[in-house]
Amino acid sequence: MKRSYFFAHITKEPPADETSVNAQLLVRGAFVDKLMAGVYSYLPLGLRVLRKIENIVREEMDAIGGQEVLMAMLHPKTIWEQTGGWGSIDVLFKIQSRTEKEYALGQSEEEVVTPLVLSRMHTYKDFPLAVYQIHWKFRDELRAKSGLLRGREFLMKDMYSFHRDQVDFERFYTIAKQAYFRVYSRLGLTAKATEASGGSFSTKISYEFMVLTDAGEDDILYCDTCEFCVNKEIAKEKEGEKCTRCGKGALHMARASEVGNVFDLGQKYGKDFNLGYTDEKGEKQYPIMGCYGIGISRLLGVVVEKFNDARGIRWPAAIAPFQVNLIVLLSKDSNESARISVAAETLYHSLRSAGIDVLFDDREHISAGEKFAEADLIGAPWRVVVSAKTLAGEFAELKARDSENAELISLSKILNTLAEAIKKSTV
RNA sequence: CGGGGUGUGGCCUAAUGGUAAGGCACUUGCUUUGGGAGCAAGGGAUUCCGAGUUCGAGUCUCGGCACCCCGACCA
Repeated sequence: MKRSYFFAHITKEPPADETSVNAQLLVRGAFVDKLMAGVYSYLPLGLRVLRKIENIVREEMDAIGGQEVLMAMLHPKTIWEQTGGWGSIDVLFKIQSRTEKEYALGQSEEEVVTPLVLSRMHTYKDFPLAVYQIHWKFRDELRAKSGLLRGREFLMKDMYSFHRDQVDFERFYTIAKQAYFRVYSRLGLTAKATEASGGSFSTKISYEFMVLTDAGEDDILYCDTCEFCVNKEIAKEKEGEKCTRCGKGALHMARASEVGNVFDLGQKYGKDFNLGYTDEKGEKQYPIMGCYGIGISRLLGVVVEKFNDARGIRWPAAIAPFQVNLIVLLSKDSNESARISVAAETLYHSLRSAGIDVLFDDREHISAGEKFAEADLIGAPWRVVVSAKTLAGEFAELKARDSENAELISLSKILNTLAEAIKKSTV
């Protein structure tokens, strides 16, 4: 993508009405635009990142047998009455049409997926099954906050699994948990599976996937030796105590952001809709259901909270909007400028042909300083400069966003060097 | 929903109750090209909305709305 054409207006000043790091950087860098509190539009830069996160989640869900669907966001009141959610879930967005008919906006979609799946699943032979979608969710939060971390409209992956019994649910939960850890790891994040309450609809325990960050809004207690981790709101243990699970480690308190969760739904939804299946004995049974969420847009915010410095964002290569920011610096001499321009264009096209996402800052009359500052803000993992200085030795300059040092690489080798660096960092 | 704070060109800010100012951005011309360039000229505002006090309100009062923060809440 050529910067001269690209729809991105980067500003020098952070917006006065955003205080969270993720919102300041994402708005300044023209990744998102705030429409109102907790509701953001995605500009080309932000959408690129969102799609990359989405695709990583999609790959991992597909890998464990999840089947992607896309369900309605606008729901009839009736299905929410059937499960009791209409009267009990206060974050449910309710809307009324001009004919005074009432609807709800999806905030989680058990009410849609249960009839959708179970009306087609009549025999035990059809189980197990897992379907998922990546779609917008709406929650009537009393207080939206922290940029993308708590919105009223947000992108979420929600998967629903259907099992004949508890044992099979536990089996799938273990697999899903591993997939979740792979997702977070590919995003450069470390998550902890945290025991938490099941929420209002379930008395069972749930698992929240927490990434440690001060920008989060949960307090968790975790063991420094084993995997034990529990949300403070249900914790019976206290900070500094010995871990009761492994008996060796000590418990620490930390701030964290919930970037995923898993709920054991039991038989509630099958029973609410009176939809079940026939077992081997010819008897009607209700399936055990599981629900697995990952907040895609929240993850985008969390990644920015984790990876930034005074100059801007430092995207992990796997989800960077562009892997390479190619900058051309022209000179006062027009013949020389033409030569520099051709060299930069040539490099741009060869990077693109190699399948590398590259933002080419081809703008004339923009100072080197401004181009560098913008590159640092946007946060592509690699910056390549082509200028009179580098061309004197048939070089291009390569600098990693994380590094203070740049190195000169010959033009004939820069493509391979970059391709290898990208490959290494996006495994 | 309780408490606190803030609303001024596109963005960031300034302005004892007395002609709404500056920087960034934008337009034009010239100059400039390795860390947010320089000079000159120019365009751009019902100071969030409504009422009140006053000779006069960006400024004071009341009501509303919006946004941010703390808390509560959070399938």
